Amino acid sequence: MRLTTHSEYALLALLYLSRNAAKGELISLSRITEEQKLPFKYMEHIMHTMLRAGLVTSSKGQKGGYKLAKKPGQITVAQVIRLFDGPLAPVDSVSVHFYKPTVIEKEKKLTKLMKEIRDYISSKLEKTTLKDLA
Amino acid sequence: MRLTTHSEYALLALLYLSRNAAKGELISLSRITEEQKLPFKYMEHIMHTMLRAGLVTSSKGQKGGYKLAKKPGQITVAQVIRLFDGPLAPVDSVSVHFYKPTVIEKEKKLTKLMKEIRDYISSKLEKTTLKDLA
DNA sequence: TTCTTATCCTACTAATATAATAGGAAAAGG
DNA sequence: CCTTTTCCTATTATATTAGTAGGATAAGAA
Repeated sequence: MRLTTHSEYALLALLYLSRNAAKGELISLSRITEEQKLPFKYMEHIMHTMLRAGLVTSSKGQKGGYKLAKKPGQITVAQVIRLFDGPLAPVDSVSVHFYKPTVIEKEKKLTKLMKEIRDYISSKLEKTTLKDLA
Repeated sequence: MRLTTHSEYALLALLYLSRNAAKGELISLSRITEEQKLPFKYMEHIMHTMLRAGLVTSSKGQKGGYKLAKKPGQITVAQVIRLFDGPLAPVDSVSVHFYKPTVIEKEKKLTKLMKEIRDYISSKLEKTTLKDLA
């Protein structure tokens, strides 16, 4: 697993929403990007991806913006990273959600090592929610 | 950490050398690539990188080839992966050997989570040697 | 000494991923 | 109906990944 700016920016935006969501209030993207100093146009894509994935909901127009689609305790770091950066596993051949064959598969002990790493990462990221981080 | 074919191929080659090195005998790259079905010309680069890094030694000409520069128990998986794919850490801002600032650094709990993952991966890969895998 | 076999080393290429920006359509509120 | 905001498509620049091509160089065999 290697994080790109997609996941990093997404997590920052989600944490901002988690903290500043006074009961269902919508927060505009410009507010998020100004306070966190993130590129607005780039963030539009990221928010859109999270919208389609059901992590946030949105409304257009004045007073429009975004809010979390679920409680912070129900959104895991794993969901976010899988959405933007794909597999948590170090190689595709040991990935549960994104399996693809690779050359190291015939090396049983090396594969086992990679699976142990995959298991550690996914259990850690699946049990950590926005609530834990905010 | 995400493995590319560089690290995967390198590890396969090193394991082949570990297994088939009858006391200091050199093994040609064509033998390695034929038996493991790896692209020869691509592997030349990989072997060259390992040569410069001191993981293998070589000799040219007939009867030439490669062999491990150290005992299998002294070459760790971490060395190989860092050489080809850089940081073991999931983000550069928590990397010990390849630190670079990133936007998530201000999020203390998220950073701590990433450091825990980094620590697990590096301790695992640093204590695993070719001897353990062969 | 010359031929063969291997590594050594530089250059090049094609495809994909990453990190954005540009510009306008659509909807909601004032 | 005007403004603000999301929605959505297209485009771009750079870097990374996964190779191939071709020749120089060294070592051993003939």
